[in-house]
Amino acid sequence: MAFPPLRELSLLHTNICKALGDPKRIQILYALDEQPRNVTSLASILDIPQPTISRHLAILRQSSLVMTERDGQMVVYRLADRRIIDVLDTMRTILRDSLERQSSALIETGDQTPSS
Amino acid sequence: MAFPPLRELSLLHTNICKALGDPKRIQILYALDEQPRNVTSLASILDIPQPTISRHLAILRQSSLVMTERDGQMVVYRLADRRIIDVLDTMRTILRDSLERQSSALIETGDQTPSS
DNA sequence: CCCGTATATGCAGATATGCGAATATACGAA
DNA sequence: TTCGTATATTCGCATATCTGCATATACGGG
Repeated sequence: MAFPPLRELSLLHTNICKALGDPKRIQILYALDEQPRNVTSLASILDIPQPTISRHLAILRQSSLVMTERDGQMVVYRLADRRIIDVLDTMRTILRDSLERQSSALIETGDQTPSS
Repeated sequence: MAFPPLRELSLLHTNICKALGDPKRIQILYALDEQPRNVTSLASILDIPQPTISRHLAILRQSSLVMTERDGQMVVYRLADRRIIDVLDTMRTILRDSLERQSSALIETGDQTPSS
């Protein structure tokens, strides 16, 4: 122990990481990055039942990744910190690069396929 | 659909995000960021049984977050892409900021009573 | 070849997670 | 208050995940 700030910190991380553990929640985050939306809007846009959306939003709220604001009878959700999108984008880059590396390793050619 | 690159991409993300879903795997990543290590070393340093370490490493390997290299009878693991640490650090920052915001919101006067 | 170290894996059980369906709660309008 | 819309929550179940234990496999040394 004592390398980096582990232990308790990594447990806390899980609060965020676990929230990213479901693809639907990632979809929700990207949808909210576009613009704040209410539950019904998210449900219809993502084609996911409202109770399911609500449950995922509850998890994202517990992780403080989203914030809410009442507007009449609807509850508008928005990202609490847009940096979470940077995080997701970086992970996508890591994933893409790793896939490229794998495929080019299979082909054995020393070139890198240009991404369109 | 049609906002950001969702659907299939978010499923792929899960490959990475799921790998971060366990605190022990996060510990492992930070330990490997310090320096490449073999299984036994990780097990002793993190005080986690060897089979458990081995299984977590298998998951991290499937996600291409770590790479292996044989050195005699031991298998040395190292990070495949150090940017995963940047991702984790950013998440820690997000988490820390959010906690700060919450605590100060409790103390300061300019708060809005949410519900109840 | 046999043995000891290092690593991976099979199995079974406990725990957690996600979901559908139904329902409860909050809010605005009349 | 009563109704209708919007959102949250409960229940039960199917599935996934993690772990300990034992064991299998890989490798080097003698």
